[in-house]
Amino acid sequence: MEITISSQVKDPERIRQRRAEIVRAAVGLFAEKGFHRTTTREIAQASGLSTGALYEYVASKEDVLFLVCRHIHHTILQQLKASLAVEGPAVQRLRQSIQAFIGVMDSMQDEVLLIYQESKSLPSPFLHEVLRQESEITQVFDNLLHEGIRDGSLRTSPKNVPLLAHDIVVAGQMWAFRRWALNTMDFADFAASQTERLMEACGS
Amino acid sequence: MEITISSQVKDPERIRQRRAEIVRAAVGLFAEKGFHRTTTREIAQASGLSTGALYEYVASKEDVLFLVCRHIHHTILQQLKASLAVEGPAVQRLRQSIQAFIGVMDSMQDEVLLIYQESKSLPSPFLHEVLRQESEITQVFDNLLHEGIRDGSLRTSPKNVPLLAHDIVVAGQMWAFRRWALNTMDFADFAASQTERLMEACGS
DNA sequence: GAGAAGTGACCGAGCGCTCAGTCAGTAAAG
DNA sequence: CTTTACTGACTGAGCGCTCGGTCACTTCTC
Repeated sequence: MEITISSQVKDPERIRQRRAEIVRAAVGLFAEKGFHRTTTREIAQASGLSTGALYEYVASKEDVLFLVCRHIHHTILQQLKASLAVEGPAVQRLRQSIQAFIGVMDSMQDEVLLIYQESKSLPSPFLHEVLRQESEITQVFDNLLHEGIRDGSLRTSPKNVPLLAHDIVVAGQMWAFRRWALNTMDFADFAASQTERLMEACGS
Repeated sequence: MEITISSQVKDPERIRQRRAEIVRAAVGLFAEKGFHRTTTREIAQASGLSTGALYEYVASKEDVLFLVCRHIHHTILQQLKASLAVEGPAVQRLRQSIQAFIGVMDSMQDEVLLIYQESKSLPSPFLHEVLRQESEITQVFDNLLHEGIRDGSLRTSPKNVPLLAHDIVVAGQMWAFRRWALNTMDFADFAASQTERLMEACGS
């Protein structure tokens, strides 16, 4: 069910490396100018390829956007899941994950904004895959919340869990998509305040 | 300091009517296909004008986007401020406004999404004006919170107020920009849950 | 009141240009 | 020699915006 982007090039390792370069270049360009104002020539040049060579690794400009979005979500999810590898009651691991997540949002502001603003330009199957990945992030918190209710460390009803999970994700992401208004605020303050507020909302 | 869009047409009332048509048409098109995939021909046709006539009322495609964004914010602010015209302690008016705001977000899902996804395409002075309008919305809640602290109906510190105001706005807007994930949920449930959670966070 | 002159909103073909994607040819590797 | 990766000039569709022209309506002239 994993979507694969076809390539003219045979060597899988070469594909992996070149596409990593393409994604790295495209993230910068898309974040700066947006998807539509970025040309395929610019992407090619910034990844050290010619126009033609770029099209050996992707079939369309939309493919590039999809690779970018997938990479971003993959990175976020990887870092988020790493933060789960601690012992203790669910409430403690929840706090840990919220802090970790907000930290990731801080380090990936451009990327988060990019997904909010440009994912609409993805062809439908790509968009669905990207939204599925986004759900995976929410699901991490969903699971933690249910665990906390089960082990008694969180006092809230299971029927609140789905929305609470979304609230956590959005509370973290807003540091990225509302930085134009929040940049008067210190990041450490933001992270601490949001974490406390969310933990309380979760019944900690 | 209000930004004015110049027009070749002399009659101000005619400008008002035609631009209202242009905005109405453009909101639909931008929401459906996005700013960049919508052509000026489509905007003209959907507003009952020819390509040339459209350019009697705006100087560029970006002008249309700005008129659209300004109109959306104006509508939101108007409805939000209408909800303030009640008596009682601040805590009660806060609850009223939060509920009203979430209701507006529900009725303007496409429009809210549009601003999130397309405002990036605005030329800098237009973007600043749009962000200023967005701040005005946050400011409504900011003021209410301060009032509530002053009259003793809210138990929270003034230093939390700015972030709380943003949390309220974002908690409402997420109904629009995450509907792909939230549409399994009943709107009434969403509105009730978010209102309770936010009121508690505000120290009610 | 009839005709002439002027006004301003509107029309839409088309200009100038951009840009995603192609393909004939080159280079390198084995 | 064959295969694979790469090159970059080229194509053609599409788009924002323009501009010469039209026409309904108003104002002026006698």
